[in-house]
Amino acid sequence: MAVTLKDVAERAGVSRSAVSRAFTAGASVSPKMRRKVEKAAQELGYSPNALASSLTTGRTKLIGLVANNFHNPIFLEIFDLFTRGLQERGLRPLLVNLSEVVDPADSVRMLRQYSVDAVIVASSTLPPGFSGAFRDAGVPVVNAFGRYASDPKVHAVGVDNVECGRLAARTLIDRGYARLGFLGGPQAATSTQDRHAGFRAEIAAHGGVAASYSFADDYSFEAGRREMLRLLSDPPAEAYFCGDDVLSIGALSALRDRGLSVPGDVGLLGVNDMEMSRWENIDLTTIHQPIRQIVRSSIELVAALLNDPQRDPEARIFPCRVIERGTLRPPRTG
Amino acid sequence: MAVTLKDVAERAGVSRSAVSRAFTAGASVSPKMRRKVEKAAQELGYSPNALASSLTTGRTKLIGLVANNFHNPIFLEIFDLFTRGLQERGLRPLLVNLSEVVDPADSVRMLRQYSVDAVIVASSTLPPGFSGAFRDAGVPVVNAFGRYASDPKVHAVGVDNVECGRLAARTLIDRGYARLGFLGGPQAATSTQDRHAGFRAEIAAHGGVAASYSFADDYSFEAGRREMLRLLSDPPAEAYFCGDDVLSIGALSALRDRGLSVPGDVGLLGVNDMEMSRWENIDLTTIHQPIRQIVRSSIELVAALLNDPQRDPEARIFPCRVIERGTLRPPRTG
DNA sequence: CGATTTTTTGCAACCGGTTGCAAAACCGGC
DNA sequence: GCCGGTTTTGCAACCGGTTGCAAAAAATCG
Repeated sequence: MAVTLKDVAERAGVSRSAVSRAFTAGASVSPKMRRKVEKAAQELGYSPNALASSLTTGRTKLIGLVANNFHNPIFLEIFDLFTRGLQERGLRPLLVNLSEVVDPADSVRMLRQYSVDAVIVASSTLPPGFSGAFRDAGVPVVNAFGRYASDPKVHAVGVDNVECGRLAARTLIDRGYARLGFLGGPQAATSTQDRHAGFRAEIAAHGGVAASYSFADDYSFEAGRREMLRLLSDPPAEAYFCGDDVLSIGALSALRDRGLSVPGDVGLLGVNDMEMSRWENIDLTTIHQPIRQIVRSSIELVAALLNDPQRDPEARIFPCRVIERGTLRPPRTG
Repeated sequence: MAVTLKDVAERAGVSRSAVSRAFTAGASVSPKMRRKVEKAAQELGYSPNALASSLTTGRTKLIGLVANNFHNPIFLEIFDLFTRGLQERGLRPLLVNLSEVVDPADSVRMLRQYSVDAVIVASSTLPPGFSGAFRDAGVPVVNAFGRYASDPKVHAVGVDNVECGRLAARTLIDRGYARLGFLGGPQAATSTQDRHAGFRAEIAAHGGVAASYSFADDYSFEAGRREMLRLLSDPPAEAYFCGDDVLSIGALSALRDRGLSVPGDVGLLGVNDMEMSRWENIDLTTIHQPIRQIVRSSIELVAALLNDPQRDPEARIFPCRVIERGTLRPPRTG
């Protein structure tokens, strides 16, 4: 069925190596030969078998894309950016969903069996050791959106979540809130832990500001709503920093249900700046992560690793910034 | 670096074929030999190269997953279901994002180069010829969420969108609305076209009901909002059937901004039953597509095609149903 | 025009596995 | 212990490409 190199060679009356070279950029082939081969290939509808060639070249151009968060809409955008970016460079994303898998060894084995050239772990919740497992197996790996300095042996691209937590606290304090709430995502997530640490540290650095801490079960509307309703059984804080925009929106719905006005009675600050936060009926003040840059940079780094797998691990950290919208009172001027 | 069959064979003091067979289920190997090989493999950390074996077996277990909608959150759920379902069967999704690519030939060539065993085209908007291109290239293909009878030569799994349009019209009529609006998705999408046709047909079958038709530029909050605002410059219809939940939510925001109550002044009916529609501040009445079943069935069909690529094309159609929530007045009893 | 250098081509081995076939090992029975 | 039948094993060819090397062809030059 499938047309092979040999078929083309026979048809063109040349050797198999000639055909191979005609399809390899920069190989030593005369223009005449190339034309002859291309003609035969055209006629037979030949296209080279990338997998067979990978056997000798040791390159598959397959990139493992490992993720575990298929519920947060922000990841759809992330997938979009990753798949397009990889495609543009002729790389193919092999998607691994580890929503329920726990053992990194399984994914490592699987991706090694398929000889991926590199792996991108795109997750803000996976434990740090996960990316390390790939590195230990000799697979180049870039950890995107993860904890950046947890393991200096793994390339990391993302934001500094400790700094993000600080920024959140500073933002609330700047606006004159004195009793703050931290409504984090799942406690097991590294992003939650880091933001928590940063938030705490910043509060400690300021006098006269108090904070209470709680955590939602996962990054979802229901979890945010549930947690906020629970919090409302006591007098609420003046403003909450939520682990994520989806949580914020859940919290917002709870507050409105209870007849509290936002930002009049309670302020809300999210993270991610997802599309939805811009919607008129939500209009969420939130911390933007430069997703496009993070993805672009991750891809560039992966591409660089293909040429130089031994490259020293680096952390590429991008700054977060606050997007002003309507769920916090304005900053104090001056 | 990488441990190969040969290394294991030498270590275990057996032939390469013996090692190969030890790793092949159902091959002719004595238990003693298998133990010996497994021990050596274990010690060396060997795992077989799936790509090399695909050369002789002709099977890669790679499945092309082709999609073009990376903006509709419903697709994140679809990706989640597909990737997990495929993984459970030992199949690997090779993701292709054709958000901007137009020519099917490109994707066909690319996926053939990687010798995918089959392709799943998951899209409700791609032109019917797209899946056909894979079939013509001899690649087994399942068209999920697409138009089902457009090309009887391609396997299709999804809903009957014409019937879905009818159901929408019937639902609105049953609730006593007489001046209906159809606020469709992009006109180029097959799903829009089919629902439009069904909606029209059902209206025609009922006396005393009028309808107006318009289309949003894409499936997005902004497009829905914009289109609804435009519609509101004239007196609106009594109830709108929107192409999608996201469009509905955009429309809802426009209606509320204009001080119109839903469902008091205007009714809204969406499609997809996405998670967001359940949120308390949205509470959208919508038409549910059985996504889980569609994905499960698509995967089963793909698996069946692997064993029998010549299998006759079939269409697997699942029924839609209305999810009662708060954006339509209740059905007339009796 | 012939000698020398450079480019192009084909041969053959190899990448990491699988598999048909025949030889070797094992089995039970006499 | 030998025989016939069944398993198990190894050999060698093959899957569809790539590539080092040497021979052939083309280009350069005096």
